[in-house]
Amino acid sequence: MLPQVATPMDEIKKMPPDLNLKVSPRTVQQETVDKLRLAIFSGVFEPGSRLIESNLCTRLGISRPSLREALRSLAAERLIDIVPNRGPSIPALSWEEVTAIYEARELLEVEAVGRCAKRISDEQLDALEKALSAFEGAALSNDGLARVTTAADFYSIILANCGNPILEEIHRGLVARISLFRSRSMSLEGRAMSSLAEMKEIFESIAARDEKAARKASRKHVLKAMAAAKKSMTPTD
Amino acid sequence: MLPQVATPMDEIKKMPPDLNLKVSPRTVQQETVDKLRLAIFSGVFEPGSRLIESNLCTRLGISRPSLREALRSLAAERLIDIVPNRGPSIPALSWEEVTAIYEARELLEVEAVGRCAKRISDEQLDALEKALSAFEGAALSNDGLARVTTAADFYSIILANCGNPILEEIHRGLVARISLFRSRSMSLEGRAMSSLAEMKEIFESIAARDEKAARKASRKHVLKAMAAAKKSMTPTD
DNA sequence: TCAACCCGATTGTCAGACATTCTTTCAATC
DNA sequence: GATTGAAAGAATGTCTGACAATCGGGTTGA
Repeated sequence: MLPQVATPMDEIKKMPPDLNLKVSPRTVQQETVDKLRLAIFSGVFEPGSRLIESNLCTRLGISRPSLREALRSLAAERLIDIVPNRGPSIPALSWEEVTAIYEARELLEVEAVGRCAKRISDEQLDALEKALSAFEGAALSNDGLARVTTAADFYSIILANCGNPILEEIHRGLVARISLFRSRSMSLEGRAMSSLAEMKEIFESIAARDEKAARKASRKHVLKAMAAAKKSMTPTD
Repeated sequence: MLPQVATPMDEIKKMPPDLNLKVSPRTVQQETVDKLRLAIFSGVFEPGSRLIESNLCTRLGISRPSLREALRSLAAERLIDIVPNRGPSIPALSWEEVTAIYEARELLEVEAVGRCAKRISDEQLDALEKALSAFEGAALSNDGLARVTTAADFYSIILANCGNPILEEIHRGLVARISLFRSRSMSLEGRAMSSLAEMKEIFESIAARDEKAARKASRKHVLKAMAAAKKSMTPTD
């Protein structure tokens, strides 16, 4: 019997039956958007600085059309500004704008936490507790990046369980725009620990299914985060 | 004496001294985004239908790179879907998604109306009253498009006076995504008139600077709009 | 009937080019 | 000396053309 050549169908059949369908192919422009987004989060680019297309093309190893498509996406997300004939740049947010974003975040996050308290499953509650522990570990260490990412995981679980994907989507967009302020303020003396206390309060309220307390704790948390961001923004008073 | 050729500087100096600075040049991609956005609002494209790049290029008279940049912008705004290797298409929103958008809209709009009631100036209040009259005229006529646009003007004034440009920005994005449902439901028998009554209530509360009443009226309005949208979505019950 | 194959249509990506516009430099004028 | 104007260089806006990869549907074959 001749060795059978594997057909495409055979390949598929050999795969484990689940989780192999929705592997959406990743395009260059998607990768680029993700890379640039991450770079912006990490503070690679100075706020207010201009991004030169030709530079980015060579640094990323892609062509200008692909880069420009990625830049349009980021501009629509408000992660970069694009001025006609001047090109893309990193937004230098004023304190008024940051305040407005924090206020909108408060509105959404309080609502999400309240809803989450009413409807989260026990499994997800466990996951939330684990995320809280992870943040505790990061808060005790001095890893600024870990603090931000573990805190993001915590919120992410809450937002994913608020029952409204739109709230989640908008919240993610808002938080992304102030990521630099968040990471800066998270490095402030004592901010991580008080943040941890606030998040524990939120978690306890959710675990107790106490919607009202959860909302109150959430509001307090966002307001304190805003205050910390303001302090980190104007160190010279 | 030879006729003097006008230099660029002369041209600028001839202009009236104010309001001529921030004329941002409009690029092809911006125009394209606006045109496509308007086309989507107007229901030119069937929900779920695919957009063929080459078609759009010839119809709009632009090149493929410019079109693709515009499409990326619209995709980031969630006004179109782009699936890798399948290209862009008009989202066919499920009722769950529409509900989620209306709920988020409720959250933002109620907040904006409440803030607006506290801080709007008398001039802007006049403008709001005029916008209300314009909607009344549209409601009495049978012009569906006029109804939607005049109603949009009314909200726009409120959101512009809520003191938080981020709320305005997010609200605009949300309303854009359900524009089709809004125009459909606005054509429903009697919906325009009851919408008018609700908007009058909102206006009266704002004019009276009664924040609580304004929030209540706003919430009622959004909920009724959602109910009307649902009715227009499932005509066969 | 069903799977494999093939083909046209469409998208993803790139290279190169050119006009337009901005920025900077530098010289000239008042 | 300071301001204005022009000129050079850099960067963006836009187009054309091309080609590989992929998808969808129809045809063929067992």
